[in-house]
Amino acid sequence: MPVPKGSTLDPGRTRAAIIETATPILYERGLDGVGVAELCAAMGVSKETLYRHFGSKEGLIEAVLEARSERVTQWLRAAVESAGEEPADQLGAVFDALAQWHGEPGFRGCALLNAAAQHHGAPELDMAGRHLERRLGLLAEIATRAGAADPGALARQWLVLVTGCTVVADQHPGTPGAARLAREAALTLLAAARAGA
Amino acid sequence: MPVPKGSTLDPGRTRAAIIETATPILYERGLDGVGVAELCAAMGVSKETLYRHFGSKEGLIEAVLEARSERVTQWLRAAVESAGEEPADQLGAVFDALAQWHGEPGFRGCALLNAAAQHHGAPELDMAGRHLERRLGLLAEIATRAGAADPGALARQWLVLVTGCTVVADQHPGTPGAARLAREAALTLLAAARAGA
DNA sequence: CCTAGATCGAACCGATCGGTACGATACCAG
DNA sequence: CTGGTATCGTACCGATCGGTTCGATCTAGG
Repeated sequence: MPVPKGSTLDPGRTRAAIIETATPILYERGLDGVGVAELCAAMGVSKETLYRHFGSKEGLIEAVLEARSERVTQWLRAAVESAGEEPADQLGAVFDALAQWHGEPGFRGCALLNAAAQHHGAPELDMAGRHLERRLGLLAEIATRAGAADPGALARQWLVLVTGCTVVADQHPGTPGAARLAREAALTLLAAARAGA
Repeated sequence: MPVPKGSTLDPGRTRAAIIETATPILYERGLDGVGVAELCAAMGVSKETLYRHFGSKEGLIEAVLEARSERVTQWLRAAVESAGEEPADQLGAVFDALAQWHGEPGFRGCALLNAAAQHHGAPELDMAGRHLERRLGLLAEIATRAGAADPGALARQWLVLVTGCTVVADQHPGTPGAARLAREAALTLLAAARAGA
């Protein structure tokens, strides 16, 4: 059986399946750590199919990162929304979600930030920037709801904590509870901003 | 003149010169972004010489990263020591130094953390871990001198801020003053820790 | 039934990769 | 003067890279 997959049946279906399969491989091995041939073999797809869908390895990478950013952003937002109305609870929920993520077996840091560190060119850097911008938007909403005097500045401080604890959780074994520590720090900053306002 | 360089005169001299020249290239282009041949050409050294000194590209990378970690650690420590006795001033000096670094033209994030994001294997990951451990030691000294109830936890929160603001400064153009914001956050945490103690 | 398109596996491309080998040259220690 | 060593430039190695092409195979739509 030379062609076991459904062929013409999936216009965007194949594309989504490729992205889904390629995502963990590129994440675990690094963008330059795995070749196109191996990628194709792993997802049971020929090179020709891959190149018609994505044009190049870079195209695949961009699609993978875009999907990843979208997915994790929605996931974080869901965590916030299920934390009630109190801004402090919502903020805590962000770092609780991060802590859970950091504890997962295959955790290797943020895929977007790692990608930008690997290919420090325009596409990956822009994508990481947009990713952080989305994160900042979520945090700014919380800061605004909390009535901070300068919600933008507070949200950016939280962004630094979110980013930093993810990197530390990945690269510094000596700090096991990075997200938990960052959570306390974020709440302290929130309390200080409220007291100052 | 086929051999213009001093030959037997430099046992560790050549090694140091190679490291010094290779450092900015590997930093700017990424570990996988430049080949051994190009590296050798850039520093006017033959491949044979490079491989006798470092054994492999990985060996060169490790030597470069080790030297870099040592250098930046000493630089940060010097900044702290020239900031007087007051812990708050020393803490501020750390982030002032970071802000200056982030503003330099070729800034591309922390070389150690970038390397660990690229080659997520044992050597680079361990090196990044030791690098963060050195940073943590410096911060813990300050936290201890400040009389914090839990100096280790406070220092780790500062470590998250230091790491986070460096990544954000590199990858998020929407947060220009990341180090300055992190500095304010760190001082707020210090004040809160003192008030709580 | 038949055409158009999607897919497959595999062969193939030039380029580059990390790493080695070689002969020649220059220096230093004895 | 001589022998050991460090370096040079270059050629070379096998492997892998990203990317293209091709004929065979299958399926959906007309």
